[in-house]
Amino acid sequence: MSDNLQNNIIIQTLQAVNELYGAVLPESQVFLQETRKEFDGQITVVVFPFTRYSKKTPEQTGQEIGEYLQQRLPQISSFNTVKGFLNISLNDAYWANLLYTQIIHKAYGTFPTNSQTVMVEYSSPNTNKPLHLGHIRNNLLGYSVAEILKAAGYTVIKANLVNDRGIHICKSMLAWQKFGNGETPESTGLKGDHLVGNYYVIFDQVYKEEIKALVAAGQTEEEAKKNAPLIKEAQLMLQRWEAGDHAVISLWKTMNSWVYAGFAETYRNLGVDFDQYYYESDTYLLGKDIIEEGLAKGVFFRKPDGSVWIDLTADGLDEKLVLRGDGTSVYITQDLGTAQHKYDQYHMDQSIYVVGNEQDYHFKVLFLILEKLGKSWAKGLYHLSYGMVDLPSGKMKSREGTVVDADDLMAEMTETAKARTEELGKTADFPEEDKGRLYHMIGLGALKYFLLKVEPKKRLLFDPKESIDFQGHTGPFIQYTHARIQSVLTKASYKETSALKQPSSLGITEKDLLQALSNYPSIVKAAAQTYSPALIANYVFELAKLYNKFYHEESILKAEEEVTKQFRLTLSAATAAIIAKGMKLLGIEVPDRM
RNA sequence: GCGCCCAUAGCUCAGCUGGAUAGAGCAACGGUUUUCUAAACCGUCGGUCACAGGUUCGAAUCCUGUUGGGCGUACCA
Repeated sequence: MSDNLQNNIIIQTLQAVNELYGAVLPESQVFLQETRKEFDGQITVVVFPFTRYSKKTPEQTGQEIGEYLQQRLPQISSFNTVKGFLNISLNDAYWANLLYTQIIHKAYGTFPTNSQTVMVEYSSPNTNKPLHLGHIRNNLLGYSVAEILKAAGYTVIKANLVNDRGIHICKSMLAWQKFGNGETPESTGLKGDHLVGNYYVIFDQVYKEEIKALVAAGQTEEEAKKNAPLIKEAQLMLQRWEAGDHAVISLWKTMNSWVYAGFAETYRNLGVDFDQYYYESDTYLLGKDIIEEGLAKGVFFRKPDGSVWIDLTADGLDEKLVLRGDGTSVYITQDLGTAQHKYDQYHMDQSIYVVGNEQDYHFKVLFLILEKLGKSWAKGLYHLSYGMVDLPSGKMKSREGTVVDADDLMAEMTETAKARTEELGKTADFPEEDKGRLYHMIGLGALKYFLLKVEPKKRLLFDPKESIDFQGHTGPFIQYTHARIQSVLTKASYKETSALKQPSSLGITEKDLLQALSNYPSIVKAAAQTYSPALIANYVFELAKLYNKFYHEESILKAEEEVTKQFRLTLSAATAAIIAKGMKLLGIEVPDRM
């Protein structure tokens, strides 16, 4: 339903309550909802709140308000009252008109610019290992939220803060140096990020053996972890890196370049991109001036050993270290500095961090500190926290090799899509080059939809033994619906310029479909407000389901009348367009044939 | 210990600011194709919304407590 009519119903209902029962109520007292399927009508006014003023039964009250509304709103064709629910039916002309004047437009569901800028930081990988399923969830969420915000009228900057330095990076470097025998992506044929990741695993294996040996020699586990030669060597390498040692820097650059080439391929396959890269090797020293600022403002305090802290106990949190005793940064020091840096650069109204829920506490502290420092922009910061992706066996751990690799998974999904499609004989007449594209589209559609249909904050269970579905509540189901519509439109040689006339009557499913289409803009708005791709995902599924029902019930090409046929074609085209738009917000492409 | 998050059908999930008899998909069972793509459609089966109180005309939804699970609580990131 259009916002316009919705507002009218609310206003008229309030007037009715005023004129009939002498009560002046705020708009918040009028509750509109979609009429449930088992009753006649499309829109329902909940009349319970008015009965205390009407001093009549809910049925009588509904009846009186219904009559009042019908007299004043020509779009209302009829109404009925069940218990305290006033169910309103809107006439066919209203729905057809809505389709022709609004839904069909290209910009439908895309809001004009609100002149606000928002940064969405996502992905933020470590450069010591390849991406896994957890990262896929992060990337898809970030990309999708960015697209949704664009549709809602924001100017969006997609940012990627690459974690390219630190002890974990040195671990891969050291292991390669010691055990790599000069291996390169070229010499091994391995993707760069996988090659480097292998050495991260090797480091951990050797390190563990050393620990075991030291423990056998009488050291405690804790001592052994500190004293193992390999970890000491890695720490030394980090110091040399920080000192700008040529050999270390050169190795670091080489290995990182391998990883970046690998990531670029993964990102391309996944269909995500970025407007702004930040590298931790550039930003890790930021934040020290903020420490000074905080000390000067009395927000921070220094302990006798020189370390700097903030006391957040009054806010129900702890005392938090913000600078080490030796003057070096901790994680939050960098994040404070980077936040300021980003703001200085873009002056954005909002900044969203797509990061797993294991860091909930960190971001709570980070935002609170910036607020206490008096940063006006701190209120625009938001941690889009999402649940971990777990396997039936528990957490994924890179070092132990219990991860679902991103590249492998995408390849498997594409392969499954291919097998499934060929089994159904759908692509027998496809040109060879189109097949590959289609299989990739469907495979990734299944994967992306699977991950995005779940509310971000909920944790996700992925069972590699149970392959992701292609039927039912899935991406391919929605893609199929789109292809089906395109097929009909092609057969009818449908042109958008077809004369738009009022059909003699509309079926219930047609009206349901129109109502669903009419909800799209408010879904986009809600998804933007709550940063929830899941809202879009579930909406598009409902829409596709409704369309399939309609497709089954009514013949389009063989409609009784030409006007009806044109109307149904227009309705179909509009549905296809919304499906495509909605899926695009999820980063999922839809095919014209499948 | 303290803090945050989660709990809805056998499984995976929806359920908007409280509103009608809690909905989908999968799985199981049955039906639909000489007609626009059967990756579809229709039907059957399946729920004490973790538990106990409270607020309300009305609670899966809000509040409190309990239980179960996850995460965090580092001079790691």
